[in-house]
Amino acid sequence: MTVRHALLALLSEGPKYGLRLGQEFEARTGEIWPLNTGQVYTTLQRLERDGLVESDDDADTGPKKDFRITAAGDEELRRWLRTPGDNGAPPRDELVIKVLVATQVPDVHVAELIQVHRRHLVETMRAYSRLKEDAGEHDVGLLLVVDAELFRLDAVSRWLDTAEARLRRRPDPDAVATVPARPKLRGRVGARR
Amino acid sequence: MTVRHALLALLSEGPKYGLRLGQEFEARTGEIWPLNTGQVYTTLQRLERDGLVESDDDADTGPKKDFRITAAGDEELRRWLRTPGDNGAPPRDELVIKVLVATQVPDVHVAELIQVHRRHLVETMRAYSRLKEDAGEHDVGLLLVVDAELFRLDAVSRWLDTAEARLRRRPDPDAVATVPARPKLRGRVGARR
DNA sequence: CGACACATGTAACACGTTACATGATTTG
DNA sequence: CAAATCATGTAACGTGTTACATGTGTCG
Repeated sequence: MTVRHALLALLSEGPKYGLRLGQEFEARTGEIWPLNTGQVYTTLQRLERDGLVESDDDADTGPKKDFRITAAGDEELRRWLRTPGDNGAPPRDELVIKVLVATQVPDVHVAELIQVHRRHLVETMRAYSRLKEDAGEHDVGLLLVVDAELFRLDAVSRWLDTAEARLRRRPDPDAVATVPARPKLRGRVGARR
Repeated sequence: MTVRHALLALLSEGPKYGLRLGQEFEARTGEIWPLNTGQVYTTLQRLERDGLVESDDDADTGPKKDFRITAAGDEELRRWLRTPGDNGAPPRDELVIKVLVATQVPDVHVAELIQVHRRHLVETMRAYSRLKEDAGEHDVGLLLVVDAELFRLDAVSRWLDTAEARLRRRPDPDAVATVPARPKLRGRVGARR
């Protein structure tokens, strides 16, 4: 629901039309998170359907059709801003999955695999660092987004280290032949409903 | 494409049926990343359509319909394992977006917002730490997934610090409307085209 | 038998991406 | 005017979620 609410936020500054919203979104994130135009329109449709946004229906079709945020939309926006994301159902991380399942795939050496991915992480981080230097201090959006990426990649990199250590100590984790009876963690971590 | 390839990986150990795949996936991730059963079947259908997986079509419908990985599937699996994720188009981070857009929303104080989210992060990390202690050393999958979450949340937390610092030094370039008597740094947001 | 779990699906939706189609406005 | 660009959409697809429908086996 990130794009949805981001559009609401941009509209809270004043009425704007579709393309403009896309451009401002990308400008705000330093052009690092592109947003395809098509999604802007479909999202605006859903927002209008849900009453969080409105437009002048009388002037049916025209270029630069402005959308306004409604009272309900403003309320929803502020609720979203102060509500922490649901960290109890974290998104599946692709690299973590890769390492986890790789331990069971025949003829795959996890150590080499980790090497490859770590190398790529380092390269990517260098690229972002260069980007940051070139940008300078003036573009706050870009600085913040690049920082976020750098922190994230650093975390992944350090995770790879601990994963390697753990797997070295226990190369063959419990081969789950028959599904073990382990109590399901029914109480999600930090669920905030 | 994470689930898709994870299923391939599980099938590379030998033929299995739908429900079993779901259970093993969850067991492998320490029950922290749930996988709804429906998706297993639809994903298997697409895998079969793409020739990465096959089943006994003659025995049409029966309980425990086994799927096998094909040669093409095995190739695809190994390609996926050694290919780093595309870090050039990183996923949009919800919290980063929140902070970025919040700087422009009227009557929203970013500092307070950051406070709230940091508090929630700390709580979540404590919950995961407790979970880790309770689990002990035996469940490698759970340990690895929880570690990944802890590293990730720590990175987010540290990003919040730097974001706060940056925004303190350069408060809202545009939203100066309500604040009287501050020079407008009309540097315009982003615009790197 | 009837209840219950196991097992396989389908329907409807949200969100995201890519690609394409169509008007409207500007400008050379 | 013609071409480029601005602006609004739609189509098709992949992935993920929730909820429901249906069949099949086992066990008291």
